[in-house]
Amino acid sequence: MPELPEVHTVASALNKLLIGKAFEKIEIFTEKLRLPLSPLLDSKLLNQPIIDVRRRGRYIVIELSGGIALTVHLGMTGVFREAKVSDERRKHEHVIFHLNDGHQLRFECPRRFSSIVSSVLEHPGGEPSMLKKLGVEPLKPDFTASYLYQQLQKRKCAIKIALMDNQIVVGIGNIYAAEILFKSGISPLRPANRITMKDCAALVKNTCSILNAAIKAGGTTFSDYRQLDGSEGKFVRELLVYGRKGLPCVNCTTPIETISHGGRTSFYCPKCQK
DNA sequence: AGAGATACCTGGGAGC
DNA sequence: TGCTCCCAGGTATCTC
Repeated sequence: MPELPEVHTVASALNKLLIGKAFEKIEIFTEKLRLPLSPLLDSKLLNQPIIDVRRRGRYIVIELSGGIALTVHLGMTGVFREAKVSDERRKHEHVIFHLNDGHQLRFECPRRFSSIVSSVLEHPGGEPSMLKKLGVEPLKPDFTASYLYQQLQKRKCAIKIALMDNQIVVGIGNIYAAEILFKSGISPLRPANRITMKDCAALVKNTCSILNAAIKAGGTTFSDYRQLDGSEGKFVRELLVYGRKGLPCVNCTTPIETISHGGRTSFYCPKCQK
């Protein structure tokens, strides 16, 4: 389940792997993931040097010279892997990018919640149009307590839903939302507009510390997520509340509970989080 | 307009 | 053992 730290890890690896190379051929084996893959067959994508790979929210932008970019969302189970020509194609491999150095980059995604689209950039370093309505980056200076407070004042939904809303702040999914709220002592169910400025300061601080720690650990592998070399993220060992239903709270030993809202499970300590 | 529900998809675990 | 059922997740899109 790639959230920001996982996408960050993958984007960094792709950056090292791809810059200066080009796609010689792109093969698709699946008509569509979340969106059709056929635009990848556009010959404009071929033989253009890759000049940048960057992350925006949970999206990875692969920019080619000539003003075209591929925008990738890993969904839940999207995995990139370096491969050799001789490697047998695996069941859920949907795309093979043939690089001009003779190697391959393959994209695999069992649940097909991912997407890869191509778009024309307005200028080099520009943002694909589908990313323009995204909110602020949680690890950048514009994610401040006052920004968050101002956004939350407008919302009546549960704070957890608001934290996961990528029009407010990008990259926080179910796992890290649970961890951030636990560390901040805030119930996932508290209405967003009843979060105080002091709470916002704690949320911003804990969001940064948790995401940075997770990036350092190479992300959280719960089931499918892998780094480019196939290794697992190690942050799962550091999770304090997610996935710990019935186990004692690390602060007060009260059993961790779950509730379901918005079709998603929230893990929380009923005593520490109000 | 804003908020909530639903579709998308498949592997894996639980329960019978 | 083998079957069925349900859950996990982010986002686009639909409905009220």
